[in-house]
Amino acid sequence: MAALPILNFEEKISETVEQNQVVVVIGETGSGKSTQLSQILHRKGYSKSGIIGVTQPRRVAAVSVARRVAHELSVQLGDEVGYAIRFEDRTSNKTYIKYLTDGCLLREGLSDPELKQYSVIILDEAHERSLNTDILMGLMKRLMRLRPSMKILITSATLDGEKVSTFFSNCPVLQVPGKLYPVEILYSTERPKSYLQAALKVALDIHIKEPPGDVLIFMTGQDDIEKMVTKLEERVQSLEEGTCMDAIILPLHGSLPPELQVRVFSPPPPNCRRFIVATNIAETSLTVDGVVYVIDSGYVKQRQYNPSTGMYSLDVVQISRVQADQRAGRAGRTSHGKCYRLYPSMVYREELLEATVPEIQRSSLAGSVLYLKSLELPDINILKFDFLDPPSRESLEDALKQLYLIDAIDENGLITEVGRKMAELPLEPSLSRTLIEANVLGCLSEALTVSAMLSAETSLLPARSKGAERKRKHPASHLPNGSGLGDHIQLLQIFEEWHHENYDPQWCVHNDLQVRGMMFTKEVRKQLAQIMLKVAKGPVDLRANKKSRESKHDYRNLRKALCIGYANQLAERKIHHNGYRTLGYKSQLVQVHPSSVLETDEYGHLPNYVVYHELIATSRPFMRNVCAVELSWVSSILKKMEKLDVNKLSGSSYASESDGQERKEGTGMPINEAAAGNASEDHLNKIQAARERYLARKANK
DNA sequence: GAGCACTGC
Repeated sequence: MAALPILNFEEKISETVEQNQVVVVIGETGSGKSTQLSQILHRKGYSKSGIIGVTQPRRVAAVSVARRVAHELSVQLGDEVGYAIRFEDRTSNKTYIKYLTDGCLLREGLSDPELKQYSVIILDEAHERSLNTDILMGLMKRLMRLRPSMKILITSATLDGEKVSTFFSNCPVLQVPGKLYPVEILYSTERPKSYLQAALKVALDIHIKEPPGDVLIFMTGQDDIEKMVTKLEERVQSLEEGTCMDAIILPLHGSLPPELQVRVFSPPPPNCRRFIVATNIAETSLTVDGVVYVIDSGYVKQRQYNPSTGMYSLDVVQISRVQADQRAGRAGRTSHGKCYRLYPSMVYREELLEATVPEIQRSSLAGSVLYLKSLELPDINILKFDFLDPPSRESLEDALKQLYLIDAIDENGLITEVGRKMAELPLEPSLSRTLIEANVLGCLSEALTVSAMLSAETSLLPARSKGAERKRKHPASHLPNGSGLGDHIQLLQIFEEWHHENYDPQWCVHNDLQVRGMMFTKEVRKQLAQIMLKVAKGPVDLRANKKSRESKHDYRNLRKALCIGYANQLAERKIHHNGYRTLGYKSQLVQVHPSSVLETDEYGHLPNYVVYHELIATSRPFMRNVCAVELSWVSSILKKMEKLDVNKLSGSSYASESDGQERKEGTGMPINEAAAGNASEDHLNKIQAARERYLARKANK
């Protein structure tokens, strides 16, 4: 095995860590930082006073890196070296190096906010800026003061170490070279009218003119990928026999069943070039070996949240320079590579954002704010929490409003008893609230099922392909229809049927449900039930088989519990038609998503009130996953909405959270409000501008 | 009457 570059820096790293509490380590792909940093610190004796914890944004990474390190140290995985991911804790009291997902570390923080069992925390892949990593970075900054002996390392693959260093009081930044081969970057001379056509042309050019090596093409989504695969197949076949080598064309995206995804890991037959047409799943999550050529469309599909409307949208936006470089790097893993960017260098230099807008500025923050509130950090005010890139004030206020309407915080912004229980549940706050109410109303079992089903929902239905869709149109689905009351009820009924079939995998296959997704649901439900047993004070009724009782009552209790949980996701039907307007937000006109099983009454009317799981703007604003509720349940929520006072929720919480103690400027967190507002508004404007440019170009073609 | 990138507790 060739020596990893990072080992040449062992002395330097040890020394720097010795002398500093926080160190940023910049290491490109192949530097060995993920596997070696923990071992270096172990050799230096840091594992004597506690565990060396290394976080990863993804489960597979946590598991595979832990396995590798256990192997290198010749120990049994789970003994001295272990990992922890959801549903799987492979550590023991012997463990001194522990790899875990950042979500897992946050969970551990609930019972131990100072993370006392750790002597070292390494936040790996921090440049990906996942929501959880960002929260952890804020918490680490606070721990610096509380745990002076703890060592904190932040690792990043890109060169924006200065920003992180500034955040952590100008801590040192170490650079470790990677093992990537040089990649030649080739730009288009102008913007393509259709990047699909442009990608096709470049792909064929490579196939005809360039030496062997696989081609990785970055597209935005499943539709484009399927079109590209079809066209590329046609064109390759029409090439004259013997003019060039064979070709295999493989799609690669998240909704592809796992067995088709793994095809990219089997090497191609001899004298055959592979074309992998992928979403940004191939940017970080999956690494395809053998890629020499990358074709970069310059676009990505990104989900963003608008805190003033409570609506998500899924937009095609320009990638950032960091992303463009990451994509290019995929060509240099095995040898010299080439990256063809389907846009001019001017676009790269002047139009692309430096870095991707971090997730924390694109998501609803109700869950994260509840988490921070539940830690009850006496010195922290949520609106002034020190984030590397603060979310907008509007976004934080939206989170506070949501939490207030579902009783997780009181009118002064203080966490309630209910809120504390909610924070224990690994669910969105709306569903946590539903579970707690359901336990009161005697329908916890049903609510557990609904929550678990919604947690897995995207992976339940098999990948749609146009042909299969048409075939499936008529053979009537035998799945239950939610009794016309909506999608939550349908999800419940589906699971209950599966339960009656003794969780038979064949039943899933027969009903076009993904076995893996349903198994996941079952596991989530089990986990949620265990947590409810722990947090609920009164009796907990978990029997999964009381189907008849709730259904005889039209699932009234369950729907009532959902109504309490989704207090901030309520819509009222317009009088003359079946459109709805949302309540509680800047009122939006929305429609029930056509995939919904919600039914009209004998007059053709949909229910007057519904709650929705999610607002998503695609071709139009839609409510996805809706459930019929009743006016009498809604009225108390409406009253609460009227009473809502954001200033009290956010402003005065400061005084009460600090227990009346005087807080001097400079002893707590730096106050960063102005920056917060401007930074994210600026980001949003840029996203918007990029989107408009894209749409304009699309309209032109 | 529509269609969804990717993670994670």
